[in-house]
Amino acid sequence: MPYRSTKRTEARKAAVRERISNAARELIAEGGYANAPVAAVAARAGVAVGTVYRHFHSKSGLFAEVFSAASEHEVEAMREATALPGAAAGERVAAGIEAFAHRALRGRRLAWALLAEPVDPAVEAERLRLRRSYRDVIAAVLADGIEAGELPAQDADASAAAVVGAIGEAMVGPLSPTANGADPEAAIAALVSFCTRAIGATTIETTPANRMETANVNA
Amino acid sequence: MPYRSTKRTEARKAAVRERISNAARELIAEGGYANAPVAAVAARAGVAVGTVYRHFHSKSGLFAEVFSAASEHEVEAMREATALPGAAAGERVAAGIEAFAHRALRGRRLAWALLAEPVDPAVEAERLRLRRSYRDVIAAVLADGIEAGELPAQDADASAAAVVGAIGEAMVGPLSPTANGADPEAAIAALVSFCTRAIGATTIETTPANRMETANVNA
DNA sequence: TTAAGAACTGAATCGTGGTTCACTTCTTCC
DNA sequence: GGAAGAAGTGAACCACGATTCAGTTCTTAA
Repeated sequence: MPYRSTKRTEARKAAVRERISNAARELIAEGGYANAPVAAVAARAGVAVGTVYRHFHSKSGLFAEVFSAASEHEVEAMREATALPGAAAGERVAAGIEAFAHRALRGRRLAWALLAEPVDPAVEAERLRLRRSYRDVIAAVLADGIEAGELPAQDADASAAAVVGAIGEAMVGPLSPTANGADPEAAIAALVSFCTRAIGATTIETTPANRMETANVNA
Repeated sequence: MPYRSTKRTEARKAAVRERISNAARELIAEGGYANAPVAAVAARAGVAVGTVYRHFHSKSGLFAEVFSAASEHEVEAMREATALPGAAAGERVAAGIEAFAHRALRGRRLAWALLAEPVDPAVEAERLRLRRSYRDVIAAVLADGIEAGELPAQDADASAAAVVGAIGEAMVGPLSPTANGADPEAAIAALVSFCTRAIGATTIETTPANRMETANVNA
């Protein structure tokens, strides 16, 4: 048995795999799924088409993985943004929305691909998990607020889903501000006050100061 | 010049055209755009593939027309639902949301196809118009309410967009109640109170009575 | 009845893009 | 150096679905 894979080759293999998934993510972020046929992904990664299939079972397998990784990253960003010890639920939700909104505006095409652009069933399943994750992060905060008496009684899951929808439409969808050339910051402010009222938090005006603060979470 | 189209043939032609677009709408409502290849549309309409192309310039032309007609119908339903002379803005928005929600739940697949499922650019343009129309209907009511002093000052367009997004996510998206087996009526109630708070209306509890009333608008 | 002009038909064509596979090029270890 | 096995290559293959078009059938008006 003259050949045995070694650390060096393992690393090289992993590197190629990552080049491929990075290429896929970049292409998707630039022009959506339609912009990322296997041939283009391979070209961007600097490998042959066949090589893609040596590292991934199929195109949808590759996409599902890319999607999943990107999703996790996004949700983690929101989770961190809402982790404000001692803050009121309203503030925490506002922080989460701002984090989401800033990220979505920065990577508008990717956000759309993640949240809405339809693909094949395998990826669709990942998308469901992403949206659920977003909802759960927000719902958890709402539950805290309700228990603490800061927020009125309400179906936390339903409210959280509506918040996710509102953000998505206002930031990523065709009605979003940058699509119309409007000022993104103003749109975010409007969205935050909308959602703040919606969850029944005593209206807190987000200051430019704390908005910048949460904006920095975008890593 | 032995042949000249007559009323009879014109009518027959129009009938065929309508059979085709109806077939397309039905197939889309059953299984989305992927369920409606030209061959299937032709089969359902009882004509040959070529005939479809005699009546429509292309597949996307056909789809755009079908989409546009369905959209108009939906928006009109919402417009009628919100036309409650003398009612407060909050009630009117609530009525609009209930109309939207009931229609979306009844024709979930079609609603998804209209609001979110991605297709080609020609259809995408129609979708933008649909969402804008929804937003504009709601924004108009909000503007009335703001002017009348019933609602706090806010960016009516931004709020309306967020409302559209919230409805979409809560009713059509993957987080929607029927997707999870929950009680649709409860979800609608949660959504209505969420949006009512969001626009800053003094909370009005929608009664089962007026909910039934607006439900009947679904024509 | 018949010529002229639709309308209709559906098999053939074509483009696109995912997937395969026979072959070449490395790596490793004796 | 050389054998065994991996990894890489890309042209060829294949499925799918939109579009075309030469031939057929139907309508009309003389």
